[in-house]
Amino acid sequence: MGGGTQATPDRILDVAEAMFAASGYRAVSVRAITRECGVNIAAIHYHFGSKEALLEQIFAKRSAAINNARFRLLEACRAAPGRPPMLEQILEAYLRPSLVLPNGDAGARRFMRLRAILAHEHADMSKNLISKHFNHVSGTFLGALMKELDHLPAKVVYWRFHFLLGAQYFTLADPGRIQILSEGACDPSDSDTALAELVAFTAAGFRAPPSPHDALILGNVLP
Amino acid sequence: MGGGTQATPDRILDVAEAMFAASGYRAVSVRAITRECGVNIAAIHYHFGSKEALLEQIFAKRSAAINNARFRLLEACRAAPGRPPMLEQILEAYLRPSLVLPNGDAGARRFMRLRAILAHEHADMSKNLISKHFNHVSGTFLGALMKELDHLPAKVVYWRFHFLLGAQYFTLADPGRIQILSEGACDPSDSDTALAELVAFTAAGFRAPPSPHDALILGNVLP
DNA sequence: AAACGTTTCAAACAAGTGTTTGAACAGTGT
DNA sequence: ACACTGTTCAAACACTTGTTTGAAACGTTT
Repeated sequence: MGGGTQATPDRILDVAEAMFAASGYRAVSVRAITRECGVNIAAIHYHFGSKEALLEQIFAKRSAAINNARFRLLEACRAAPGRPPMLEQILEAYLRPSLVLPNGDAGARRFMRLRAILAHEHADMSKNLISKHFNHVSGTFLGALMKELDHLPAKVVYWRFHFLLGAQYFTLADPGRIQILSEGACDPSDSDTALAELVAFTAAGFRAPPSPHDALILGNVLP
Repeated sequence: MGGGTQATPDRILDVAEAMFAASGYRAVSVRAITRECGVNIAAIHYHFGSKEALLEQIFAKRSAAINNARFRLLEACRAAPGRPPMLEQILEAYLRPSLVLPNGDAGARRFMRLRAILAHEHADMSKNLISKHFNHVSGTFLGALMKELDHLPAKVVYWRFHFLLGAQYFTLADPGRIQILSEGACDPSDSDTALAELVAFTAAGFRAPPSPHDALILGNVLP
């Protein structure tokens, strides 16, 4: 990996991932990708078979690396159980590999942004891809969280993990909303700050006592 | 509003909103919309001018209703300050109009899902639309939150509002992830539960003490 | 040098995109 | 009856989409 020249298929994978992450899957045509690579239009179909197969290759290549890092960090948590607080450790183990660039490579972050965009843009296609590549790691971390929060009903933990995913995706996709609202004070591409803030926020959210339905009070105000 | 027949432009607005919310903006063609409406292809350009202008009309029509409801609910909070806890009241005032169907109309929820999808699919276009229609209400609620959390640095409140937006969008867009992970136990289209869980989670997140950067501990574990 | 499988290329394919056009239609007021 | 308005329609516009094709160029091996 790194600089220099790379074989045509690898270069296509790289360029396509970058363009998909920047503009979405539908918006980027095979012509735009091959033009950017300086290769012929037919190259994508020769090397990968189709535009969709190219996307699947990107998923296969990236998700393994990210999930391996997550498992390694989760092991590191268990190796030092005395280091408080465990909930924050688990959350950081899950979030860090997707948010912070490994080895200065922008790859993982870029891919996770692509994943976030695809989840919204192409729901049916991405549902299969994400299930295939992320069900295992998500299930493992859900188990770890439930063990740590065994006083909570499983349903509540699922909901809170769902909110965690939403906050993570929104940070990775970075639609620019927080920059506008904070007038530039906050920037999701500041990975270290984003990670620290997200861990603190979600840890507190997971620790919240389970709320009964009738805790909502404004329901009868609207006409 | 309601059942029965409606004028052609209104019907186009309605059908287009539903189709955009279901599949995204790019994926739905003007031909598909007009076919679904049973009108001629030229109808969209005659009544609205362009496909993009149609989208803007949808935004203009919906955002006013949602934001009015939010302001009304925020006023209701202030009218009864003794009713604890105020933070949950503010959050519910912000979230309820987007999550729970008003008057049994699926409209607001559908539109907010469209907004969530558009934010990811068509970042540049939606940034302007969302700024135009939602900066005011977001700013007002940010102010209310900061007043309630005046012990926190403004930056931290911005970050946490950003996470709130992410969790909200993810719930509205409903990419199906939580159903898979929870094996059907949780469903974002169960609005009341989603609202109650989201308010409880984010309220706890906002109440978290500000975390120093060095609270992260796993940074040196990765190779 | 000849033959090989692999890779690249320009060109075309069929289908779909947003948009425009000019004629036909409806309804109302004079 | 006519003219004037707002609306609908089939057809075409110029363009882009993903994909396929068959010939040319390549580097190896025999």
